[in-house]
Amino acid sequence: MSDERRYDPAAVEARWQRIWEEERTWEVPNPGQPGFDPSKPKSYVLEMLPYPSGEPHVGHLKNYAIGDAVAHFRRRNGLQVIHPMGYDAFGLPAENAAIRTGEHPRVATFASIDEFRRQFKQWGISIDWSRELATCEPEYYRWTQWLFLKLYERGLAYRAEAPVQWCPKDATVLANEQVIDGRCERCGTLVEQRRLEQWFFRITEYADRLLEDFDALESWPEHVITMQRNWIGRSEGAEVIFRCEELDLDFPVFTTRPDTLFGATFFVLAPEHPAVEKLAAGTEHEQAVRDYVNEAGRRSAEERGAEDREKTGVPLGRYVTNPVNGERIPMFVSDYVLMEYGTGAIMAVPAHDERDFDFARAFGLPIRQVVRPRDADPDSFSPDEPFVEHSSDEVLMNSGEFSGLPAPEGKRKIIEWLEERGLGKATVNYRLRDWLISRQRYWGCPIPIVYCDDCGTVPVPEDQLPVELPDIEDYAPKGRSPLAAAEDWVATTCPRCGGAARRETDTMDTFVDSSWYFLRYLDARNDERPWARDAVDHWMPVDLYIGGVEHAILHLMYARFFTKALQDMDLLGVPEPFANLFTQGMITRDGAKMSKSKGNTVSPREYVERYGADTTRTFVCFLGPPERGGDWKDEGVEGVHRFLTRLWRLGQEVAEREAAAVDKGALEGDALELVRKAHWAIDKATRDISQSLHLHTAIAAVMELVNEAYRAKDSLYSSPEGTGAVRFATATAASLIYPFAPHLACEVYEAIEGERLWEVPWPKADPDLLQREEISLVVQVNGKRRGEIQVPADMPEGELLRLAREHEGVRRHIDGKQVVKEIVVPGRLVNLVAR
RNA sequence: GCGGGCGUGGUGGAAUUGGUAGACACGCCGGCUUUAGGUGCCGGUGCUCGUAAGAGCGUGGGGGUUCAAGUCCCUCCGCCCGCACCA
Repeated sequence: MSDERRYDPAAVEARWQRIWEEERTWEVPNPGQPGFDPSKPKSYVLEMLPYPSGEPHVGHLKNYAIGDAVAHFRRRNGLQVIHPMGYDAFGLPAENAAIRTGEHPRVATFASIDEFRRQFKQWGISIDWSRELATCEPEYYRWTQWLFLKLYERGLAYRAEAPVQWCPKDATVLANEQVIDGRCERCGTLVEQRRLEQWFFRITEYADRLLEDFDALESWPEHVITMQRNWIGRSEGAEVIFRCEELDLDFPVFTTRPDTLFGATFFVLAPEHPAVEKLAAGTEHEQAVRDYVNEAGRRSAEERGAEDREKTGVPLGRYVTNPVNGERIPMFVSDYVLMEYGTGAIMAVPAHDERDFDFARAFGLPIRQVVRPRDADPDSFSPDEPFVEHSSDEVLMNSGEFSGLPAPEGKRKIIEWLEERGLGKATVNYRLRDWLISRQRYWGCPIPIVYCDDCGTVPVPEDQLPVELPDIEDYAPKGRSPLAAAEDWVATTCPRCGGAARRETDTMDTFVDSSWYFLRYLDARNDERPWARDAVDHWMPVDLYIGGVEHAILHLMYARFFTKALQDMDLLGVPEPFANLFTQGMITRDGAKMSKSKGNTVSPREYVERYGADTTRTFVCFLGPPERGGDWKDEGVEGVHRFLTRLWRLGQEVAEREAAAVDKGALEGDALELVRKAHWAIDKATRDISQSLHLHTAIAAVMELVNEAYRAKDSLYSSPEGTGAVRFATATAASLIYPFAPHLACEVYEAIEGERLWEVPWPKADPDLLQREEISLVVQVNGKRRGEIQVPADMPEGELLRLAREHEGVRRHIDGKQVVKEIVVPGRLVNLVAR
């Protein structure tokens, strides 16, 4: 084959990319703008925005290849698709590099952004670049600050002193969500507890709605919903007040088991509980308590929660009164009680709680059964393990007037009893904490707040936004924000009284930046408002959101919270940002996770340069079901490249041959079979892409079509009708592979049909050609396959059975036996049961 | 410990939801093309026995339901991911 006809991905891809760029093919107008077509239904296809660091990796490639396939598919199915791109550009990696090199984080960040953009364009991803944004640009973070002020106005942003998690390596506080097993989510360093005054977003106010609105989602992976549910950790129960008479102190506790109140035999406080010192003061246990609390403070969360750890603790020498029976029960301090959950104190019911049971065992405390199975004997029911069942099959015992009640009813009645006497009430408790957004770091969005000696905490007025991040000399954190050193910037005037004031020097968690970017895309150049309401009303919600599972809790929950808060402010009309979520699996190499330290990373750039973007993109989609991972193998890339090259050659061949138009009534033989195969592939690819996003089987269908065309082409080329069939098969294959390999597809299709594929509607399978006149039917005897018969598709059952019995392989197995049952599965098989 | 997912050839993975297990691809084997290597094209490739026709076995193990099970039920084993003293 001559050189000019050889498949040259670099040339083909450059050609189409230039056309798309020059013609701004993927830009879509907003309602009211020129060219907007109100007749087309919209579709918002979005992939999680990248953090630009160095250059894109295979995870990015997979993410955007999947999203782009969907975007292309939907466009050609008549939808108006918005498919934007941006950069999550504030963050620690750039800042840490700045500390080492002294170069402004902006420089490295924008260098990375340029590289990401360059490669995305080289991949041929169909992005509306007119909506591009970077969260570190003042034009963007101005509105992040504006949204902060809106939350502040509503009381959803507040400043409070609280025990917080401090990462000593990154020298900043972290949100609860960013601490995993007591370690910093980013760098793995053990976190420390500190008491600091910090800014929080009141996400807990939305806990119930974050749970309820899962119903409003069309399709989210069940496990992501479960993870968020667990994270929010809603539990219903009661707050019960235990009183320490000696010191005149009330100790509320949270319990999900008010039905077991009569079984409380002791009481435990967390070591961090503020009353511990006071309680122990002056008792014989004072020193022991102090030692225990100090030791607990030194222990990491990881150690504390270690599995199978023996329960430890010390008595306080004080007593509280159980409100339901007036019993005085002893108080203890133990680190199995967590200050962060509930009230930091618990009533201990060893008979019905695993942990309390262990503690009672270790300290020789009484264990009293108060719940038993309905039919168990009250006098002899004493299991040697905690009995934790509490359905209506269980009843209360040893519980005064409540004895004999079914557990759920007992629960209700005891709460009522407490409420009547002001000793407790029904409550709901959550594991979710408010979102701590302050960060003592430089490369983030400044918090638009000023502190004035006279006026206190004053929000920066909207017309003074953005509060721009100043340039500084030294980025190194020193336990306070590096911004604190920028004296000229910190010193300001109070917007309220005009007096001297100081700026807030912390910056926001970068998750704030990414909690609303999907809204800014919709009106990215608006310099009067964060977005115009009609633009957002038209495009929202995101119809398909694609990204990694690692964001199942953090980003996705924060973005949901923002959306709900914005809806409440009437800035937005939808309760949920992402109607459908697709989480892609991670790509491994030779079975192992890719990591820089192992040196087994794949650089998409190398493959794009060697095989072309089309091959590389198609390969990542062909790896396997996209929700699962996939293993990168160089041989696999070559396989896909071979396939695309075959399609290319087929295109060259049919383009230069004379072909007759396909007339489905006149087709026969191989030509008919090939055209049928094409329609089969249309049907299969369409279903796979639109229903299950099983892109790998859609690609496999196109491969089958191309293989079939290759097998048949040499004989078909002998007539114009046959050539027409090959030509149709080739054009169809190009059309179907377009979402994955758009450049090659366009080139091949143009050569054959003279049209631009993105302007050609997605093909429709002809139902007549999906039906076959003759089918092969499996014949079984006793469920074992004994042969196959070719029969007309509409052959009646009796005839089928007759043919089946005549089949030689069948006869061999039924001779001398009696057929006792005959099963015909239309279009599939015949099974004869012989005895 | 709790919750979720998964287990199919040498490998990645298919299987229209109870109806031909192994599509497609990699790898491997053979043939053709080529001066040769590579490329390309065609064919073969689950395992066992058999020259073959064919037969038996086969979807982590065991048991069950069914004319029929990768698919449904019970049970056991293994791997992965979340959560993990949350009262």
